[in-house]
Amino acid sequence: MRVLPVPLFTRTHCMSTQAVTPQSVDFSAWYNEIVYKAGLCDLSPVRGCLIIKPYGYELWEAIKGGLDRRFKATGHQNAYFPLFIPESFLKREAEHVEGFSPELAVVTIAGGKELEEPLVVRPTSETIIMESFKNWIQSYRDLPLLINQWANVVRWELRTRPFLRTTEFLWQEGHTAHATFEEAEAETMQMLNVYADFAITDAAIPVVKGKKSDREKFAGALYTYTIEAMMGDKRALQSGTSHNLGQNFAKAFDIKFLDEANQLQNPWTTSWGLSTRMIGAIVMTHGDDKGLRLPPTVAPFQLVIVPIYKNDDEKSAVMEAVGRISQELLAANIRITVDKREGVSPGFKFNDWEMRGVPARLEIGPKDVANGTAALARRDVPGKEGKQFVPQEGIVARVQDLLKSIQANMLQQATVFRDANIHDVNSYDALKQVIEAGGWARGWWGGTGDDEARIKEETGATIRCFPFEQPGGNGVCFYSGAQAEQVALFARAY
RNA sequence: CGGGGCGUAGCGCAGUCUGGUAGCGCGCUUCGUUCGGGUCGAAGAGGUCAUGGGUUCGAAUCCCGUCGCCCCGACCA
Repeated sequence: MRVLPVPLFTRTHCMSTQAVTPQSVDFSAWYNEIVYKAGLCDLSPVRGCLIIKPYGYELWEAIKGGLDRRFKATGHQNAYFPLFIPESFLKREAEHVEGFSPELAVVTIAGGKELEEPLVVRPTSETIIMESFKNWIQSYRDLPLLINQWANVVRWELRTRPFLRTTEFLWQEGHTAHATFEEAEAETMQMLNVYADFAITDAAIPVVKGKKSDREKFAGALYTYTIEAMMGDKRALQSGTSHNLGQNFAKAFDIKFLDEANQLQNPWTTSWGLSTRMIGAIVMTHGDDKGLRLPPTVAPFQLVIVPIYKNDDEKSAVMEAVGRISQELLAANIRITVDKREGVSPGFKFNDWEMRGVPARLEIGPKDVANGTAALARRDVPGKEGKQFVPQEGIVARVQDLLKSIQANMLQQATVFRDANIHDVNSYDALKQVIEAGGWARGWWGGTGDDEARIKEETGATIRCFPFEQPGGNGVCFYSGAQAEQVALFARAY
């Protein structure tokens, strides 16, 4: 039988695991320490940029995989467009250029010469993709056009944080064109649902789906839908957005098609994006004072095997069992690694892998070899409670069940936490109290954009979204007293 | 760009006030020991003290300038 190779973890994955600042003391410090200690990233020599280390990148690959599969299943194809965009393209859509110009990086010199037209390093690719769409679309038969690209983008942010906001980041951006408003709207909604399904099912993050206020929508969009997640400090994180761009870009780029009635029309376009910020969302939703906690579905390693022995005789017996069991697990497509480091005690390894957030751990020692057992521990249940001795017989099914149970439990824990921290408010004072305590405030909203700005000024909270899940009926705006048709979710956000 | 802090070994820091040619902890290397929740010991390797200038017999230390980074605010996936 072919022997399956055990995936290695390299020294680049490892760091000393000293105590981390507890979340309760300083959540921000906790986050900053944990992303480095867990081996996700390094600071880069370039201000505001991030080096994503192998462990962090494997997490990103898992995110990519989960999304890409869903994009393909909904009929999208991947393509790639240039990093550089002629400056004039950005300027064609008025709202768009206004939204992005403060944060553009622009190349003015190349090949030792001043360029005739400066090239913008893409902050997003609507404009250069629309230029292609113009050539690709002539007939209603060319529609819908469903494209996605995986790319890096650059936004010159003043204040950056690992994964949450960096000058360069990785993401996917979907761009589609449709014959009617209704089709574009259905697409916008479909992709938001794809994001939500990924977040909930794969990342175990119970996001709230909703619509952005005009103030918060994408520059150039008719409107923007969002998935909002609650982090461990109860702040909100916009984790993915889907935009209905109407005919704004189609008109700006003069994209036209002949419909079935031989009438010339502008198509309706959408765009939707999800970035490496999702890594930050996973860290801040699930992490605890011992380190990362990764949902099994996206974890680079779902289980780590720690062999335990104190002399060569024990070692050979233990390693024989480890080899046999790891082959069984690998054959079942469970992502594992074996921690064979010498000179490091098992206790150290336990803490080390807990810092990295590996969902499950299998300890195999001399007693297990004698008894045909192993110790199986789960990351989501701390201490002894999460550890049990199990028979080696039937280990694959047991691990599969355990991983399922961990995935479900993590979503459950995050959902309970979120629901306990969303509060209904019917006065501005009540909102202030809720926001001050760190929670999310939900209330009837009939205010203006200026009202929104004032609330942000006074409380730090913004409208995260108008949730799709509405109580129904009408109410009275908690702020302006006006008649309100929907409730809004307010929170401080990253 | 405003307010604060910091640049000394891979990381975290002391030394700076009171100038005398660099030290501690962790990590790293080797050996031994230990190994079921962060073992212990011994011996090593590793630094143009951010940078440019000045003062001085002598500068990590004093003076002047420059650069960079981090934290807090305004902008944002």
